[in-house]
Amino acid sequence: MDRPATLHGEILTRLRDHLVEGGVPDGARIPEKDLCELFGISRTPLREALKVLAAEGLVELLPNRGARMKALSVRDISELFDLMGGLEALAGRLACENITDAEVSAIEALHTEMYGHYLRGNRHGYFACNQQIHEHILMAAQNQALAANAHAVMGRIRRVRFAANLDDRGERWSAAVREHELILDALRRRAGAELATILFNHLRSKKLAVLRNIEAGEAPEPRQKQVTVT
Amino acid sequence: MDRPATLHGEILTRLRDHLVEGGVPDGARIPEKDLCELFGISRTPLREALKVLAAEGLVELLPNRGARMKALSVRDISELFDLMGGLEALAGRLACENITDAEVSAIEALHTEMYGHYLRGNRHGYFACNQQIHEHILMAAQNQALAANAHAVMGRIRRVRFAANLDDRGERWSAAVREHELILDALRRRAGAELATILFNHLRSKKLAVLRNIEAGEAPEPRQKQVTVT
DNA sequence: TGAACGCAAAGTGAATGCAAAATGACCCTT
DNA sequence: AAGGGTCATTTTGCATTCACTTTGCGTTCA
Repeated sequence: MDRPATLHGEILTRLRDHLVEGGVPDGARIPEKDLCELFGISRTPLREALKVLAAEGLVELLPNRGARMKALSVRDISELFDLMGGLEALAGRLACENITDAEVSAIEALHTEMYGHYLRGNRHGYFACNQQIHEHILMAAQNQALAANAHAVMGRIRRVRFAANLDDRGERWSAAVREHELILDALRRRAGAELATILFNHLRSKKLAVLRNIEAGEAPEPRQKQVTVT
Repeated sequence: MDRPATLHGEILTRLRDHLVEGGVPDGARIPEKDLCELFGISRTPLREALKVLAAEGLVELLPNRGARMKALSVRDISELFDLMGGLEALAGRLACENITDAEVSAIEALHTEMYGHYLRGNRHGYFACNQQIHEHILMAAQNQALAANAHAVMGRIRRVRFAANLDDRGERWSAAVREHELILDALRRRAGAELATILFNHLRSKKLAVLRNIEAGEAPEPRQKQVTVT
């Protein structure tokens, strides 16, 4: 939330954003020297930030061979989506214990707005509303440890998810809208256990859609294009 | 799993163990100089390890004021137990999809052994079997990302859990045995959603027991005893 | 001609040095 | 005597430096 006044703390945030936003292609080497020049700092705070990002699973740190952008295998993606499903399931379960009627109404409003975007085919608006709904549920769970964990996992799959959603076709869209209606229904009834299962299956559906897109569209070898110049 | 041949990697593991095993009391300052002498290294790799441990939530890193052992508030403990419950629930859900009959049998055997320890009043053996059962379910889930996450959360609450279990009375013990029977039953039937709820509630029970012990036994101010000499 | 050896350059891992901030003690003022 | 302020010491943050590993290329020998 509040970034410390230390250099390595600021670098950690900036570097994480830089990597998540797609500044480096999958599996590419990340020379310390380049990043030092990019941020205008010495290697010490940069290396500290890299260690943390490696612990978060965003980069891979091979001994004496430096940092590489963690290339997610199909297996990794599958695991991360299931993990995210478990965390969202937990968020839903806890939300049912704590959420107020006003917060449920806020989510209902978001759902309505999202449905409008769906009808108008506004992909960006739909995606933003979708994310906000899940964020609201996460907040309603009133659990900082869970929120931090969920955000960390989300960061690891964001680039994959973003790429997959762009290729997504309509049939998955309509299914997602139906699933969201189930979510809202369970939330209104404060049916925690039920909502947990719905949310897990919701992420399971997303996972399957993403995996289909990957196996269909992307070649087995990691493609090298879209190398943004730093 | 495999520790790298690097110094900071080894220090990270050793320092984490040192902290988790209770080498430092809650809220105490952790001067870098002392740790350097303890491990016989310079400050650079030590600081890198500290950054990672701060990201894991084990220590607190205040700018220009060094590292402190993270003192868990009652709220923190509550949140972490719920988070652990969500992760175990996910593990159970996934385990039901993947587990073999042989693995179920192995867990049944552990449960039987644990029941024996319960009857004989062998606290240590009971605790070990209990942990092994949950570890088996976690393995059966076949999800490395989940396992790593669960172990990280477990590390954060281990000291609290250990201290609380020592003060635990019999009535909670017998309840735990009954809950384990429910877990096994759901696992045999591969009832994933049901098992998830059971496991979440199982951790919820543990949480409540721990919180009762804390509010009953421990004074509002953090007690300073049990300072192990390094 | 191809493969193996060796050397040089680059990059990483860890230690040291230096500046700034914080802690604590002592002194001064009231 | 109590409170506040100043200075010295300690500790942290970051840069720099040194040492070792890896790697790419050229040479040599089969």
